[in-house]
Amino acid sequence: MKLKEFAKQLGLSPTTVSRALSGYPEVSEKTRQRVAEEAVRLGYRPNINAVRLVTGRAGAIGVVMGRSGEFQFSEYMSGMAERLDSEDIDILVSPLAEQDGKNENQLYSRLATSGRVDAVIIHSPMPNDERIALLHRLGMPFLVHGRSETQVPHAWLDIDNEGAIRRATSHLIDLGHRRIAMINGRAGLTFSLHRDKGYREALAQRGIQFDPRLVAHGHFTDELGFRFARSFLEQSPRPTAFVAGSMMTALGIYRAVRSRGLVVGRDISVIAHDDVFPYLTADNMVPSLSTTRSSLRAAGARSADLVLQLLSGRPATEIHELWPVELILRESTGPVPQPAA
Amino acid sequence: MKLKEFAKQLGLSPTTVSRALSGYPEVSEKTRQRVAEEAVRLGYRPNINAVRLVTGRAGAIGVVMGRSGEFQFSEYMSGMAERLDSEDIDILVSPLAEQDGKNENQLYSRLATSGRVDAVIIHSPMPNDERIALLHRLGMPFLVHGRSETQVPHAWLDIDNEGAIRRATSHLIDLGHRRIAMINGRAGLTFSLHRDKGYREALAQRGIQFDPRLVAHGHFTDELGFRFARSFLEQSPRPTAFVAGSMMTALGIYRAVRSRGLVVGRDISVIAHDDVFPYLTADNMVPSLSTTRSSLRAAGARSADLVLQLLSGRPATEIHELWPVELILRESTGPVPQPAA
DNA sequence: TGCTCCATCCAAATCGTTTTAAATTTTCAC
DNA sequence: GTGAAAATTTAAAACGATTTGGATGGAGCA
Repeated sequence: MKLKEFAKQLGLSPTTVSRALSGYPEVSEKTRQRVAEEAVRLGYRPNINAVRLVTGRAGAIGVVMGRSGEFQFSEYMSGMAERLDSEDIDILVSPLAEQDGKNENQLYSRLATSGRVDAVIIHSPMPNDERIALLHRLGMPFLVHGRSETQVPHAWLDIDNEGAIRRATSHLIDLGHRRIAMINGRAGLTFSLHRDKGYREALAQRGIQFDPRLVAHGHFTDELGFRFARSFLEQSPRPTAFVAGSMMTALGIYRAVRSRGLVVGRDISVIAHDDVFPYLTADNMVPSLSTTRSSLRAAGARSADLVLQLLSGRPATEIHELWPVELILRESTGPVPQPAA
Repeated sequence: MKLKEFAKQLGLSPTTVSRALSGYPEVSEKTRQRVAEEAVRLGYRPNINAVRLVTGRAGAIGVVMGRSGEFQFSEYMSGMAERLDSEDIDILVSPLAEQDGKNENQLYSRLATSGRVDAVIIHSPMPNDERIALLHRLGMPFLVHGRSETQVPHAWLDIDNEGAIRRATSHLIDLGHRRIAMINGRAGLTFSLHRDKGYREALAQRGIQFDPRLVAHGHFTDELGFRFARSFLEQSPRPTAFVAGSMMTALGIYRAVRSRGLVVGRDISVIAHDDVFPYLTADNMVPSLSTTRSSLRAAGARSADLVLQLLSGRPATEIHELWPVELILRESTGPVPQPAA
């Protein structure tokens, strides 16, 4: 069913019908109503590609999906979908086929110049991220999920990683812990740096010497969590508490602690960051896990919203949003154990 | 830069240029070469939306992304991307915003009738899957990743879940195990049923009584693996071996086994299915994990390929592909321990 | 040279919308 | 009842490609 045919059935011109459906003010409310109803009844829907051609809009937002598996895209994208549901906008994903950094730039480049998307979302940025410079240069609107320190102006949405980890660490210090290990995300990423900073600040505030042997960086996996925790626990004196970058990492830490015959929450305290997944909840862990919490899903929804604002003309330099992070105490944190008398 | 302008610069007509770029035979090789080179040099790229309008093709494949997190979309999609890289085809994801089943049908419906995609891929099908009937009715080409028992003709790519689990279970029986627990995927999904079948067949072949108390169904998470394993291990006599549906589940099982003071590979044998993720490898687990292995990434690549075949006219009824699954023995499987003398 | 036949190349129609600029109808004060 | 202003509606021109049906020019042959 084409517009022309549909309009004829209604006894109107294509123009009026098009306007009615797009909600323009030039068409009377009565007509608008009628057109809307008939469209549903007769099943008329504008050909999306014709619309795209004539308006010059792609009607899609691009997301490049890394392979590391550390970032839970499904959760974030569900959030985006929630917001985009009412709009007529798609999510286009470009999975990174290879790890190669140059390929990645090429991928962004192609995405930006292909006309397939109206905007792009960048994840896991670095302080000086090439992608930001690239997209800016190409004039493609984009939102950074996270932050960067580049001079290039960019819209961003980030959570307060620094504050979250500072508070978590401070809390552990309050509980009497002095040797606090930190298993952070991949080195070089902005959020890892922010977390490092929060950690060090908390230590510094209380006059505790920073010990680089207590900090590790890497992917957010159970496996790495286990390995790092395992090796930290072999130190003497060993750490009495862990700050972890993710729920996966925490699982690995739990495993490592148990494998040493120790008990989480009594011998070893653990706080991890929780992105809130439906299938892995801090409350259900044994013992339940103290967390710094911020919903990735909510971030996805808000990201979509901000991108829409960006597309409707709000300047990127105005779009900066920093979300506070909750600290939720559960069973995995407790006072530092007294050394065997 | 538009086609018209580009053609003028070359001193050719738009027709010839278009044909040259699309590789039609009516244009001489020399001209084709020249056009291709100049296109790169001058940066001419056909407007994708104009192409879409005039050809009627959307140039995209739709994937509906569930929220369960059990299915590793990034890995599968990377595979797809690998194959689609050379084609000019996008991947459109529609994350499921809610869990509601009716909403899901609506989502597929909208996707199919919106003209945004040329084909759809269905994941985690059930034996009698509504989505298959729906897409068939709507005349939207689709590939099922997995299988269904519906009469509706459909193209599919699946791995031999039944055979894989049958072999895994048989192997455990060969090692002397008699009480073998099975932690399977969500109840009702075809692949879970196939795995159940393989498990029961293996038992039946050796005259071992099937015990429903040794089988559990659920999402592929560490957490559920832990819980199920934990409760199985409380039985008396307890199982001496586990067959698990995923690597995550296996992690949970390892945890549960350790928490009972038992040792994987000696007291308890474990075999799990491995979809081959870059960040969680069976070899790196401690002890290394015996697996039934099939690369999800490869499945993604092949899926894309099959969809392209479907789109170029190959009948869906011809596209049925069943992949064998490797059984790889590592340290987590061993002979059944002798009962304490 | 004249003719046919290929290999190339081209003009114009088409895809299904949105939108500009203009025409028509309605409303309302006098 | 008239005329101007306001409210509706419309015809036709984009948008930027692909593709149909012809046109053109040169090679091959007598």
